Amino acid sequence: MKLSVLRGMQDILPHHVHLWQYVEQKARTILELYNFHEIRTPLLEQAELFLRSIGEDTDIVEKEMYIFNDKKGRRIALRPEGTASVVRAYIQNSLFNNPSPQKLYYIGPMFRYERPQKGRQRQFHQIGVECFGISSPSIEAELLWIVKQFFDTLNLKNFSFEINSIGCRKCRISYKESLFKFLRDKIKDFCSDCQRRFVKNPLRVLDCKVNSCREILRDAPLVLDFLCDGCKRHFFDFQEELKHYEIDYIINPRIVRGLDYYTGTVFEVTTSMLGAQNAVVAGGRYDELVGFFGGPSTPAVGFAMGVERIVELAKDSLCLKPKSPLVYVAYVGEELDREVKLVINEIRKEGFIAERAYEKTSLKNQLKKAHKLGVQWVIIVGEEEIKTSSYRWKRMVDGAQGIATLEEIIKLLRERNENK
RNA sequence: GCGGAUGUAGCUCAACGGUUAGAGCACUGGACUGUGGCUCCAGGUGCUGCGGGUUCGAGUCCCGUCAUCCGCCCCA
Repeated sequence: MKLSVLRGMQDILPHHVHLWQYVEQKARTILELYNFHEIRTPLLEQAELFLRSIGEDTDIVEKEMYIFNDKKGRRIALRPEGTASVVRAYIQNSLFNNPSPQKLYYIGPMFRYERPQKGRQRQFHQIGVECFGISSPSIEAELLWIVKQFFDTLNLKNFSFEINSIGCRKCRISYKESLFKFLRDKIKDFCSDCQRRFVKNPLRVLDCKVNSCREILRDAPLVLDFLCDGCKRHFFDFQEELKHYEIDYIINPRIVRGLDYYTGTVFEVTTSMLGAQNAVVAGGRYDELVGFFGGPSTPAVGFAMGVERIVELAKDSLCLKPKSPLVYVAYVGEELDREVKLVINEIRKEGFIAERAYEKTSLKNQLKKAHKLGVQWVIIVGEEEIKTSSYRWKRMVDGAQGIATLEEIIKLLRERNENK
């Protein structure tokens, strides 16, 4: 039987993983600069957590969740997104007793049972942030600013910020009424998905991408026109903040998000460089979710970005190479293994990446190996040199070599490495 | 879940239904036993994704299946 990776999952191999580390490192650096703290929650949760937060009639819950029963018959789900888990952890651990606001971030795999495609895997990775306790729109603006900063450090281009407000519960009551009236006599002309959505969650009809449906929806009422004074004000202030940050944005009234917990501000960052899977970042405000799960009423906002998609974008503009060892320790002659260990330990103690020959082979082969590894320096341990307690060094770039004590060689490495 | 395309060496790709299936790169060893890149030689380079069927004969044609890619859908 041939074993292979599961559909929609992939190995991230060493020659590729350095890009991931780079992206993750940059994300951590910038998020921590803005006083976000990492939180790590389990990959498995009670299925109910997602059913109730994301919404039972969303696509994620209806057909994309990995759900199974464990040995005790509990309903378990692999997390399809991060927000629900973080909210659960926030409430369960009473993080609301810590100084407000709580600004959290996470990096990790998510699971959705979808048809795989480029930029869409069943196990995919998100870098996400969640802020609890800030109702001012300055936090939404700061989040988008962080995204922009992050993309700039990765040298990513060709993305656009799209924003919308879907209002609070209050606004949505009047909006839903109006939308319902609008759709009621036209719904027979919509696709079957829309007809189903119309019954269960009319807001979702707006998200349809079928051309004929979109055509009809062109005249549909916009949630933006039904915002209450508070939401209107909030959305206005949010845009003022974006202008202060000099972030170019467009208002896309069609963004309603695929998860039910959102209220007020929602946004997406899309790129034209990835084909159909064009969303790179998405998020919004969810002021009612903490209260909904029994925590104290707490304003909250967050976003998640798709790491696969960012890595895909970044790999063209970054062209990073994996690290090569700086030094290779070769040896000739018998019984010198102890000596090699001694030399290479000292070099590694200095923080230089070093590789060595593990098995006896010709010096020629060892140098070939060193060359392939891309090392800059080779140290040769041999009987001749040991007699004078010194070693031969060789600089690969120009072939220069000499004999020196280990202390002198390390000094040489230090100088050369600092010059770069 | 639906539609389309594609599966041959580690990678990029060839081979009319007809011998024992090929090239380049990469990989391993040797020529060179204390000196890399160049060259030459020798080699694993393989259940032609998997399973059936048609045929005297299938990498090639047909069916199924699995996987990848593209579109729909969904999203990150």
